[in-house]
Amino acid sequence: MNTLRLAKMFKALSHPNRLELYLEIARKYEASFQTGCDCFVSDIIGSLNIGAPTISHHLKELANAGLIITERKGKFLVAKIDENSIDEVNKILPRHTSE
Amino acid sequence: MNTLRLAKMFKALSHPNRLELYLEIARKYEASFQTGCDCFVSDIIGSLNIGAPTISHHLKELANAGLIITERKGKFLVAKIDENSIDEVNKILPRHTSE
DNA sequence: CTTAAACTTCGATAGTTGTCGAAGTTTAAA
DNA sequence: TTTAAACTTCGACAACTATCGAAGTTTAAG
Repeated sequence: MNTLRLAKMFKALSHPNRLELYLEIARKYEASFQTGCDCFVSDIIGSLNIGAPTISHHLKELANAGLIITERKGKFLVAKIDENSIDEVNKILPRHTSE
Repeated sequence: MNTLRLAKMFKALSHPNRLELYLEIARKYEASFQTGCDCFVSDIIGSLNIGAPTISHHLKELANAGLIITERKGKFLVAKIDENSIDEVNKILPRHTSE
């Protein structure tokens, strides 16, 4: 695992608004395994205090960092967590000594 | 756990050089449980391609984000991982669905 | 007391970025 | 085919930051 790539992932999560956006996508994504409902970006946009252009910008950064995958469904945009990214972060971060 | 605080931690790890510095501290810190040797900053400075003022700056950012703890030992500076930070990151990041 | 090693602080600079409003695009509904 | 919703792209700007050289500080050694 590349340090540059990991830094890129962290950078994508380093801004409060973008992290909030990511965590919201993560919550909705995990819930979708129970509910079967996709995570529509239009549902998130209201809960964050930033405009649509900025959301669009942040989504691109998250996708570019390999953290999420976006997909158009008709008029809407669906966001999912990229499962690979979870492994990658867990592999490189230090673990507790008392395990 | 606060989103702002987590974003701060990610921000501290979002720069390649600073991440490298952190991972080097993490490696030396974990090894110290076997070897008993502290992680001296002066040993790290050679392996990174940046000057002393920048290292000093980065160390302060890592400490300020709660990721490391620094302590002076005579002429030298010792860096340790702040164990609390590991829990905090693991608690909030999404986990694999196949677990 | 002098020298030097190991940082730290300061000031400056070049590069990056989060945000917005305005305008554009794509898709669905009326 | 008109309208509107859901984004996206563009251009701009203020704020932030990684880095450096130079100068300062603290501590140990000679």
